[in-house]
Amino acid sequence: MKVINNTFDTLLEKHRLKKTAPRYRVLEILTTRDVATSQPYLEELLGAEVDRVTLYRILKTFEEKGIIHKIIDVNGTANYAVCHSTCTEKKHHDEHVHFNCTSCNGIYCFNENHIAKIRLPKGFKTSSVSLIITGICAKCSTEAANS
Amino acid sequence: MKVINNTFDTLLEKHRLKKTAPRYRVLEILTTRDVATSQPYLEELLGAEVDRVTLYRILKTFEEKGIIHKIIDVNGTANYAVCHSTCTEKKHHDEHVHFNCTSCNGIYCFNENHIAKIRLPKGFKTSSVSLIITGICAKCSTEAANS
DNA sequence: TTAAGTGCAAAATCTTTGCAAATGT
DNA sequence: ACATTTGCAAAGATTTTGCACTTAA
Repeated sequence: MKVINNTFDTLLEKHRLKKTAPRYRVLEILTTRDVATSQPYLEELLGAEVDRVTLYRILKTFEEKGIIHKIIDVNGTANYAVCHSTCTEKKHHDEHVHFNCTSCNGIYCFNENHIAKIRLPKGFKTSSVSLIITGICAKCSTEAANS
Repeated sequence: MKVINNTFDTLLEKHRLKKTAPRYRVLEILTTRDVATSQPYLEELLGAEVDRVTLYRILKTFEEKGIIHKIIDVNGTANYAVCHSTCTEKKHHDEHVHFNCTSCNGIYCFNENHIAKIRLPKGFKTSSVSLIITGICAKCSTEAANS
């Protein structure tokens, strides 16, 4: 496979990862969708194209490299979304609000909402914060209203 | 088994649940510990006393009845804590801040911290909010300092 | 007595590991 | 050519289901 100078190539090169078909497919899906994608749904979309084990490994590598980040939803299922540019291998900047729609199961990343600082008891040290709102998204609300 | 008029009996009776040894054991553990307890750790504590399948079923029933609530931690593991009195079968009032210590894996419920209202885009409807802070708890920080 | 709850066995999933073959550089 | 990455098979872990036995009410 040889695709010259597209975004995925740049991304993979930056992290010294080989440009393989399975990795392109995963990036394609994750960048196309505007919401985070659950691992089960990724499997479904990839079908026989990519082995399930390979998907596990790709997601793991991508997360370690800071290319994508993982959001565990209220059911304990892993969801993945591409990180914005400030993520590195050392630290993920995913401390924005996530919205988990219980109707379509989509996870929205609300980058504009920052999480208010929480005062903790003495001795507690924060390393990261995760805020997930569960509810019905705008798309599903209007669909329900028009039916 | 016959224990008269203790807290557990009242609780189980209230929800029309039979008073069985396994249920007592689970309640005992969850009420004794001041942090939420992960399902794997519950299994460990119960050992051969309670079958693993029975534990699954007890936790499910208790959650449905509003006796305990489930907190999914950053690893996707289920943790359980007894609800405070305002929880019902219909609605869990667990919208306080949870703190997940990465050293001891304990989950603390900070009931005093309420979560600031988040402004969502038009059309998004909130049903519940979950805020989990990951870090090192006070106990583990001091232990680390003294070693 | 009898409906609810438990324990065991077994199925169904989900996740990880090992290794040989394939592929990108 | 060589280190990575993939796919398959198989092991391990987690979660669910079915059913006969037990127990609380």
